[in-house]
Amino acid sequence: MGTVDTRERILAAAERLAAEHGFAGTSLRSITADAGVNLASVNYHFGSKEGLIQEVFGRLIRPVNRERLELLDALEGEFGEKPIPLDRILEAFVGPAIRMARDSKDRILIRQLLGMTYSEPSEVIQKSFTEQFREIRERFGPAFRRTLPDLAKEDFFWRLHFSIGAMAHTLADPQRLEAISDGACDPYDEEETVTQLVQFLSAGMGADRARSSAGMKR
Amino acid sequence: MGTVDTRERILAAAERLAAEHGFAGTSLRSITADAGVNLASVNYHFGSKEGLIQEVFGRLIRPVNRERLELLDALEGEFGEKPIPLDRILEAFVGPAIRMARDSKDRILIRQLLGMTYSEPSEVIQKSFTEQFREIRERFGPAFRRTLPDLAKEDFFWRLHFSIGAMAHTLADPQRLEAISDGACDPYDEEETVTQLVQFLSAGMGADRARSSAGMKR
DNA sequence: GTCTATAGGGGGATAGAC
DNA sequence: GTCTATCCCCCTATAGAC
Repeated sequence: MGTVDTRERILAAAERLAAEHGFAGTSLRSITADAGVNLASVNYHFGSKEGLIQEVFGRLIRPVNRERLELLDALEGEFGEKPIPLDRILEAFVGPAIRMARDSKDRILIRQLLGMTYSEPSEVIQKSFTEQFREIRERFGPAFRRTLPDLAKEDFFWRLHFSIGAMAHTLADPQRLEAISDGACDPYDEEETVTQLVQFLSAGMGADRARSSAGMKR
Repeated sequence: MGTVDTRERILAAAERLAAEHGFAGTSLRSITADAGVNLASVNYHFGSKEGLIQEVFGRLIRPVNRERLELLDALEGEFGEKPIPLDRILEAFVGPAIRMARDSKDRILIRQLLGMTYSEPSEVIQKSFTEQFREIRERFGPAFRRTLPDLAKEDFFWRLHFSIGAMAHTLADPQRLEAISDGACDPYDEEETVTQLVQFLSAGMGADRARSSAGMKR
């Protein structure tokens, strides 16, 4: 058993177990037992438990963000100076995250793990996320602003935040959709998920500010 | 120091610490030290760590859900047989959660804690949540359906799920909004949060299904 | 690179005195 | 109801043989 193999086995086991129990609830012992490797190998390969966590999340997020940027590149090539339609930008943003684990046998757990990104309490890990998303922010921000030029800056950020929440919750907690819909919705159908999400977020991001003032109190 | 006082002190300390580090990352020892009470008192009052967790979450959720139902009662009184405007129902649903901790000195942490509800991995705890939300589901579901009679059942549940995600993320991770907006948005302003959320969710819940088909591929 | 063994520190829970 | 003391388990990290 070579070193690369051991590394991979640790990462795969950590993904699965952390998706189920969270990272604080997952011990290195349970990870190495599940992976069939030695306890000490984690510290050899990743330095510490936190180093392992960072690599687990990084390995999930990097390809997703790479695909987001590729899709945005393609859209910018297609539309040139013209604004990109809202639903197309949103598709490029949420699609890669939802489709991410499509071909993995652990795809459900891995989606949950990606969703947990957004509620991980460790500060070190949170800082590394912020860094990983810097380029996404710098590229998608202006694209959105070109498509929604009349939207106030604050309104835009509120809506982006809500969009991230809807996406993250869909990744992290598919069971809840199954439960509230009594099985009528299939949260593990990636294409249906993307279609529904893009539809919902397009309407929310593009909402007319005046429209809802009728029902506001205070 | 009477027993009620000890119970309260434990619950208050548990709220604060769990909001920061998650429950798996918070030991009973740290809770009792912070509360200035004896370690054994947790088992006396709550039976186990899990019993304590259930009570912490229950104490947060119960008044929020009670207020939701009261607001819905008032709306049903106001509108009778007529459908309630979408933004008014949404206000009754998200408002109590966002305003919940308005008057507490730990309001920021407590909001985060309520948001964590949605990513708590323990099955026992998740089951107790499902139970706590049964009545909410049974009352708000039909109200929504009267307001949105033409929306397919599946579409409705997808959108409700996205709405819950947007709300939960806003509760759980206010810092992220501050960060992505470079401080332009104030996630601790409860009224602004409710206004923005209701605006966004109204548009999303009420989206015209045909509208976004223009940009769909595959 | 991989292992065993262990250091060294919490962890949750409980028995039993007060 | 509250405390001390303690049981017994699991934790991460590392030293050092191979």
